[in-house]
Amino acid sequence: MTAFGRFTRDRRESLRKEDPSFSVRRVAQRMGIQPSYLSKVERGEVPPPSEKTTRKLADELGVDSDVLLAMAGKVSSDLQEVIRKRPELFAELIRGLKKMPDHTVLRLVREVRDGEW
Amino acid sequence: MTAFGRFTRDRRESLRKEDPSFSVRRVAQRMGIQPSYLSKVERGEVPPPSEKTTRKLADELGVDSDVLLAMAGKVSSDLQEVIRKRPELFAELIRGLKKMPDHTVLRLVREVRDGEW
DNA sequence: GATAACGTATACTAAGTAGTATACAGTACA
DNA sequence: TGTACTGTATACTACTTAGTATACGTTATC
Repeated sequence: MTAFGRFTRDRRESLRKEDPSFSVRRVAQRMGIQPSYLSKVERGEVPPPSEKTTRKLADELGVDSDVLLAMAGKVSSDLQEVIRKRPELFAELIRGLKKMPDHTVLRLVREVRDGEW
Repeated sequence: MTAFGRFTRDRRESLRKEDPSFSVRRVAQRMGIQPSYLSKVERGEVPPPSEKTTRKLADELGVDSDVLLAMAGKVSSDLQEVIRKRPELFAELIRGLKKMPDHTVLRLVREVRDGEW
């Protein structure tokens, strides 16, 4: 079983303990996909779904969609677009941060968010 | 004609003025692809090639591969991997920088590069 | 005026993506 | 003990990706 499948199944089963509407069938119906497909996704019988479907699943499971997309081996298309508009700048920034520890990256995130300019 | 096609054709033709080995056929041969395919790519008859082939073309044309990949509507897989390993951190950073002017992003790039920690 | 190199038209393909639709066997419960 | 809901097996499909292989008419050159 894949990491994506295991994670989503565990998460859904966990939610189901509190709320029986988190069955494969009911979740699939709310997402607008076939239950058989969701079942296959959770068991890793097929690769993770498209970005759109992965987002719906993240919403349903109450998890961060960037995280779930990452587990699906994808990067959100809106992030890709930001990078594609200034490829040299962002390529250097991201490669430069590759080996930096979390707290270092986090400091930059905060610098940007708190607008210290 | 697509932007990708126009750009790569112009660039190749420009190099060709100085060096006749930059014909469609010779470049395709050096890249290990069919000349007919390169021709179609340059005329926008088919979508831009894979990441691997786009990199070879960038090398051949002496252009930045991140830039050429961006024109192909792609983001380098090594950058995607960096983001996928810490999706929340990088998602927030990149979205935060989306509307920042170049010089602001550049300041960050330099901060990272010069290691002010 | 042959021949070598050119760009391109045409036809084809293998693999991957992203699912649908239906039917079936097991379980819960009333 | 029927019926309602469960998860899943099976079969199928339309579209996209990423090209190859061959042949054809045109230009350059020697």
